[in-house]
Amino acid sequence: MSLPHVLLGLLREAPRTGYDLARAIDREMDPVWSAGFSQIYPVLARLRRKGWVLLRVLGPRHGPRRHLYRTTAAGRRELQRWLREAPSPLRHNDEGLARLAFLDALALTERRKALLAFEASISAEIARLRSLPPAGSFPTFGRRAAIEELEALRRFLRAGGAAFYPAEAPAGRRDARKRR
Amino acid sequence: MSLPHVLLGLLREAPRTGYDLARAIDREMDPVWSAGFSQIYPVLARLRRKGWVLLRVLGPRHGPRRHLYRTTAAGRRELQRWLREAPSPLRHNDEGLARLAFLDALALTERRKALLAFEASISAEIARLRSLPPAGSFPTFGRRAAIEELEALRRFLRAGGAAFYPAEAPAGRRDARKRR
DNA sequence: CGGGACTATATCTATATTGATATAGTTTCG
DNA sequence: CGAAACTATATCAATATAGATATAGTCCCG
Repeated sequence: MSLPHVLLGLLREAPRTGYDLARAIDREMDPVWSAGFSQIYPVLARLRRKGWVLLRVLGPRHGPRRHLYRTTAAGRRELQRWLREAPSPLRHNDEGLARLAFLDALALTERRKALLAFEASISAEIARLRSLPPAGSFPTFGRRAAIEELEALRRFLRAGGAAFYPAEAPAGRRDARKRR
Repeated sequence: MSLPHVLLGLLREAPRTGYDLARAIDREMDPVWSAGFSQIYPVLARLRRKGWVLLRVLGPRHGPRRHLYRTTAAGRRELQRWLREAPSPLRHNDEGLARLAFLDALALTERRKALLAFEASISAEIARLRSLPPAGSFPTFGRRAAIEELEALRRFLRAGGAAFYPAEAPAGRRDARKRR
């Protein structure tokens, strides 16, 4: 969808090779974007045809020949146009949330176990993201936003979960002392 | 990815036609999942080959001939297997968050405007989701989770945004009286 | 010097997803 | 009655994404 713009963004400061870009996506864009070589190389060719990046071939100084890409003025303009653009619907299918919608197909015990497992996987992801080496301040801004979303989801599962699946205690019984 | 399981989930209570399923995804799964006919029909055929659903052709009682699908016992088992399954990484590319990561390519005024527009689009989406007619209690559970995520993102943009782009007031100046 | 890790480009397949189009009968409203 | 909206199945093309594979040179460690 907008991999072209992500590449333009990563190239905004310094020229990079395709391999470098793949690594940068892995390291700097971590939860926000991911893409493999098979997507990156064709997109770079497209960016070139559009005149948004320039390619310089480096002789095999060390390693195989390298293709170094840098943005053009038109490329930088395009990046800004994209950033200013009205944000579109931006919804995507979410397998985790879809599971929640059908959880009544499980018996109570199983349902409870599934919710706990979901919660645990979210916690693991949050911990992983927190332990990541910091990227630039703006990429980190995006990453933090993603963490906030995950934390909200975890809170919801913990609090709201109880309302949807009567756990050990039967529904309707409110015991104020039992708040652990 | 898991459209097959979403369809099994929607068929868990009552048999439906392909058209019906498309409508149900639109109405009941709203922010959590979306899919068009071109995905649904082939997947239904696949589910049939796997023995997870049965097809009954209804004569053109009213309208064209209808294909009514219902789950088999194997289909219900498969749905439960999926629900119990260890939740996988479940990350997807997020164009909105990606924009945040490159916001430094805009001048301060533009940057501020872009953040406000992003926030506004999130508010609009929250309002839309809140105004949706209620689905079953579990589908609503999934939808609520999605709303919680959006609200967390909005809070983050409002609070955290200020830290990243010094607005009118220079950074570092904390004025306790100005809390609206 | 050999093996393993790393840098690098590139292609192939499969699947997922979106959006458009074709066809056709039914219902509803004016 | 005619037009528009709705129910319904189905295919096509384009794009997006994931994952595997091929090739090949360099660097570093023991």
